[in-house]
Amino acid sequence: MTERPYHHGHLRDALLAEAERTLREQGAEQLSLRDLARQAGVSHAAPRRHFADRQALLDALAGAGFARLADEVAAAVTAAGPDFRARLRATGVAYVRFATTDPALMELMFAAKIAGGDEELAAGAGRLFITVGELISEGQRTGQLPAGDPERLRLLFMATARGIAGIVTPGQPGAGQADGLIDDVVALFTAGGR
Amino acid sequence: MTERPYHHGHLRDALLAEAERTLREQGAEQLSLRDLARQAGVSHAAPRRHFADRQALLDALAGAGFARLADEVAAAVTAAGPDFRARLRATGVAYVRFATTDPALMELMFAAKIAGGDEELAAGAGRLFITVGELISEGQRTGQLPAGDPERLRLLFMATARGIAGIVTPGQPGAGQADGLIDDVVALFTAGGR
DNA sequence: CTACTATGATGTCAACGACAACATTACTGG
DNA sequence: CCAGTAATGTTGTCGTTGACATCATAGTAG
Repeated sequence: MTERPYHHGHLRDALLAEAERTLREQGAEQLSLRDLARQAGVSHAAPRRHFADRQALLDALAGAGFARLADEVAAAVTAAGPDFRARLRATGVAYVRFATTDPALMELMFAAKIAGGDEELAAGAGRLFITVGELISEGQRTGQLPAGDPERLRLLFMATARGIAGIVTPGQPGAGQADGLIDDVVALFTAGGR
Repeated sequence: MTERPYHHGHLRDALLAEAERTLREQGAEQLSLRDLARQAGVSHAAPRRHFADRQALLDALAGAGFARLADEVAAAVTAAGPDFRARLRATGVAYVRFATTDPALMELMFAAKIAGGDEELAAGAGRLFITVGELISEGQRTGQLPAGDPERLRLLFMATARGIAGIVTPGQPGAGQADGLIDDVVALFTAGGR
């Protein structure tokens, strides 16, 4: 009989993976440490060795989410080629795409208090900020975005993208139009340049 | 001895009021039906006569929130006088102000599924949409906003305002700059007009 | 006065997060 | 190689919660 080993071996990763699945399929409310433990085949208290409390698990999920979004944005920008407007659009579309696939995760990420929160969370968020920040600075250098504090423009763009991404959740009016809105935003931002 | 009457009289309102307070001070996670019952001095099951489940209470809070935000936006637009840019700015500032005072409520409102959800919720949200929609249409008529589908422009503006409002939560980077970002948005939107 | 209905109370259940105490395995220095 | 210690998992328990069923009270309409 295949005895289950006393030590799981990859419990933390297994919990996170399963949690991401549950989060996607049933939302953050339905995430239960005990349930995750059951699905991983361990005792109800085992998760506590890896996550001090429920919030710590959510923070870890948010951190991983930021890291993944940063990757996807970076990849999208690269794939978009040299044209700046296309690159900016790709960033927005990546946001929307991410939010479409994982609305609950998106919510979790931006609901988490990034400053003062988890270490890994801040790292993931930081990477995303830098990635977008570099794109914005590039646009300002080449005169395709309005001049001014680049940090502030980045903040504005990211807030806008997040706002648009927020409407893709089922049950929100205008859910299907997100990509079109991104086009409008790019037009608006780049119109202010030159 | 001041006997408590068997019937509370205004339980629903009392629960909502206390819930709004708790929501503001401790966030949605901390909202417990039993706790509200205790604070209202009724039995732990009494709230169920007014809210079928926890989610129903949250929906009611969100609905009231939308109604209040709609009022505040309408009032701000009126108070802003005749200049369109000032009116548009007032709308954004009202959003930010609301989110600053009640971040958890704001989150609740836009996390709630507006379509298909509660009746009262849809009503409150609808009023807000109409209020902002009229302002957008006005701007397009007077040529101060770019032409095009007014519904789409409204969606874009509301999404942007919501995105900016989302960063005022403590723990979010750039929390203090929300009002400035609203100025930028107004400039961006109205620059596309003429 | 008597239903009827709205509203609140009591009692109970299963699930959960958190914690403490204990068990087993892995690792590390001697 | 081995002893001791750290890492990881288990068992048991507690208080809280949302949900539900059942009963109590009060206001209302016939």
